[in-house]
Amino acid sequence: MIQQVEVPEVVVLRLPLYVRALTQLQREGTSVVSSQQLGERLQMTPAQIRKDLSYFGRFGKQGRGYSIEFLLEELRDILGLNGEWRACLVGVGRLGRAIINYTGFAPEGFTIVAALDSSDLQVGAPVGDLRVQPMSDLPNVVTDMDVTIGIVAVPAAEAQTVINHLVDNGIKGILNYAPVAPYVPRGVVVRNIDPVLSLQSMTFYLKNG
Amino acid sequence: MIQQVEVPEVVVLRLPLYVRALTQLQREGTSVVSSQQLGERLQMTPAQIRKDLSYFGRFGKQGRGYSIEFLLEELRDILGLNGEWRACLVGVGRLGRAIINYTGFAPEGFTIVAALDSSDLQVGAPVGDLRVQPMSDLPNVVTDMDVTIGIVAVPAAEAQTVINHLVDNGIKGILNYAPVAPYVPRGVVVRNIDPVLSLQSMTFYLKNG
DNA sequence: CGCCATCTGTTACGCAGTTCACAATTGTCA
DNA sequence: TGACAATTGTGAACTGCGTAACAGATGGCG
Repeated sequence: MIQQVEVPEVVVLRLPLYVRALTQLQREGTSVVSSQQLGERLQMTPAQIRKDLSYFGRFGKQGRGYSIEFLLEELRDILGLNGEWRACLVGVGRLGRAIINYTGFAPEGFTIVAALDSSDLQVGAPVGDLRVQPMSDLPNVVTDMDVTIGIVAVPAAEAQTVINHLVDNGIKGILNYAPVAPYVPRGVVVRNIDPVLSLQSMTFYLKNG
Repeated sequence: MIQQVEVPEVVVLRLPLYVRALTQLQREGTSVVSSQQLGERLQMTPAQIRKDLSYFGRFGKQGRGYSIEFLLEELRDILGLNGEWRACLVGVGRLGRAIINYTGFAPEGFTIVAALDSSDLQVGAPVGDLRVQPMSDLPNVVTDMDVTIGIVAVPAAEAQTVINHLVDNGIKGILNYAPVAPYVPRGVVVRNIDPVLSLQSMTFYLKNG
């Protein structure tokens, strides 16, 4: 895809919000929406929504607004949300087990197809519908099962090692639940899930005004 | 605390990263660090670190760097991380149970002291060391147990209602795990934990370059 | 059929946050 | 003790994102 101007990352981060809001509107039976209306839902200015969308094309009709069905299809296409993304989980402790049993991923097209752990004690144990595999299976998991995303749920001390291992085996996206800021080479995308960091910045505002 | 200039939120969001990196350095036995060294750890420019810190005071020594022990104490104080923060959990489904059993909160001073659920089927059931309370207990939980943070782990459809309820009862901070962008009045701080959104923006980069 | 209300796409502008660059300070070592 | 190397704190310059504003397009309605 040709992107005349590089799309700011903040814009990309907002696109999924649009997808979610539009999906909800669609379920409510709406078929057309203006940037004004969408902005009210999402607590943002109509101008920002229009600007964001304009990075990717012209999806609206002047005087009318946006066809929800059409815009949704376009956004899902831009984000690559049509089709399935396959992930493997590393670390099947309490957190890992919770992630594998989390029902929010599958409906959005994200499937966890393998679970790995470095502990021999865990290997072979059942988690969800899967069985824990040793880390040495990683190359096969990536190639044979078409896995592109690694979900990291190991202790902080092991996280960087595991992430290196994932990257070395061709994983291109990492969803990291460990409380570390991992280093990855260019071309690998990391998203950190870190509730403790969220709380620690929240308290600044709770403490003061 | 007097803040001459309003501190940008992005700066506040970075402070916990500094706390974490400094804590790690301290455990490694280091006692002094320069903005240069810290920047290498965190993959950011030394100038940004110095600028961020300068919003709150002068913590370094020219020619030397920062005393880790001193800076840590200052940052923990700024963020309000000395002392305990008490939270209540709403929603004890699979996700809620995982949250309550998560061992990452307590060491950082965040304690979940109550678990609530709107379902009569859940009320009374044990979760972790707690027993599920009905939502009608919320006023008492907030006042008697000194709870300031609400952790929301209910289905998307119920999230806004629950959040309104929490806010009405005086909760000032909300850690929201539900896949919605909640509305809260000014003065209430929200942090959203939403792995699906993270994945959905990640795929944009996986799909393209 | 023409006018009007509506709403997009885009350009121009302003501001907030990041980076730069340097004066000032500190400790070290000859 | 004096010179030098290191490093902070900060004003200035820069950059990029958000907002405003408007020309242009669209459909409805009289």
